[in-house]
Amino acid sequence: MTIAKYPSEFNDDAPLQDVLTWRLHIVHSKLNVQAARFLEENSGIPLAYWRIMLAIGPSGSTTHSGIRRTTMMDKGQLSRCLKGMVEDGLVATRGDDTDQRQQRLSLTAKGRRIFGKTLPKMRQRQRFLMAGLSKTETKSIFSALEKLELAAEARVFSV
Amino acid sequence: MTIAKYPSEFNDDAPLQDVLTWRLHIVHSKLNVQAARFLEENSGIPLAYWRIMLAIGPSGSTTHSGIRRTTMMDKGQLSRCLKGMVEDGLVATRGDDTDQRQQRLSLTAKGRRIFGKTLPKMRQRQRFLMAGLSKTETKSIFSALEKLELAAEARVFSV
DNA sequence: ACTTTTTCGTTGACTTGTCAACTAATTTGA
DNA sequence: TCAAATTAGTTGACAAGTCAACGAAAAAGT
Repeated sequence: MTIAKYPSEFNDDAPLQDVLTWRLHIVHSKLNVQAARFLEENSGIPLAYWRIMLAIGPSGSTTHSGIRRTTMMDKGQLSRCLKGMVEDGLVATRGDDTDQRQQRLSLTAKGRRIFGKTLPKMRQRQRFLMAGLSKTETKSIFSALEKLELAAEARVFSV
Repeated sequence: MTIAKYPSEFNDDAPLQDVLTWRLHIVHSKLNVQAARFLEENSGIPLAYWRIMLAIGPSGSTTHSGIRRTTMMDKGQLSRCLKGMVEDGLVATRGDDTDQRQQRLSLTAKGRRIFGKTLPKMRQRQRFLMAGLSKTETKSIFSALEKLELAAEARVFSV
């Protein structure tokens, strides 16, 4: 193996360790597993439910597509998730007065109870995750993510 | 809605925008879409193939579980992926001399050709993604990700 | 008014990811 | 030496994510 073919950024020992997108992939996946397990154990709900609950809010009333704007979930996935949440008695629907295509969605009493119980725990988790980070790191990671998100929408990679 | 119930970190306008794990989720998903599309268009291979190719390396020879250590992929998924890659003529297998359970895996000529063609492009993409980041941001995001990865393995969130 | 276009949400088909059971080979350790 | 435990990889079953087609309602254009 020549260095010309396969230089240091992708060396044999840790071919992927230094690639930012790869690191992101790994960390994201671990965080997801952690969140999903924690939610399942503590509140008995899947991660997707929690995201939707956050998007609706305890006293809010949104539409299907309102949730989609904030969560960026897939249409179909959201549709099926919400069906499940209605069946589980977490979300209530009522027709919109002015637009008969869409439904107003809100949390039921049960939904709010679970939300209220879960929110502080998830906040604690966020604090826990952030606790190890310095001020600079915190600031940097948010601004870096913002720039990466923008760059992720490019189709051509001209520097 | 009272502020006590639902404070600013999760406000109505952007309930999720400021939650680090959420930002990570979104950015990661966009980066993945970008990478997958780019690979498909340029090299005709799925993202999973590319990751495996990186893990094997152009002149390397690894085992199934060697790849698993570096990519952290699921056993089954990797098994099926490799089957596909062998069928597509990208990967060659030969039995290990000392351990008959495992196979030595390496890229075929075709696999190396695609790898060689793809690597510089993917490097260019990495440079493109990183180009917007300052020195500090780059340093910070890596160290922050490292800390997050560690924290993601905790089961209890005591700060 | 009425056709065309857009938006809303549902559904089906398909891909990818995840988990667990299983066979076979190897190592451990009585 | 031989049973038990570990490791390698395959496979099946299922959950989650993605994509595209569709019908119904509303908005826009004529």
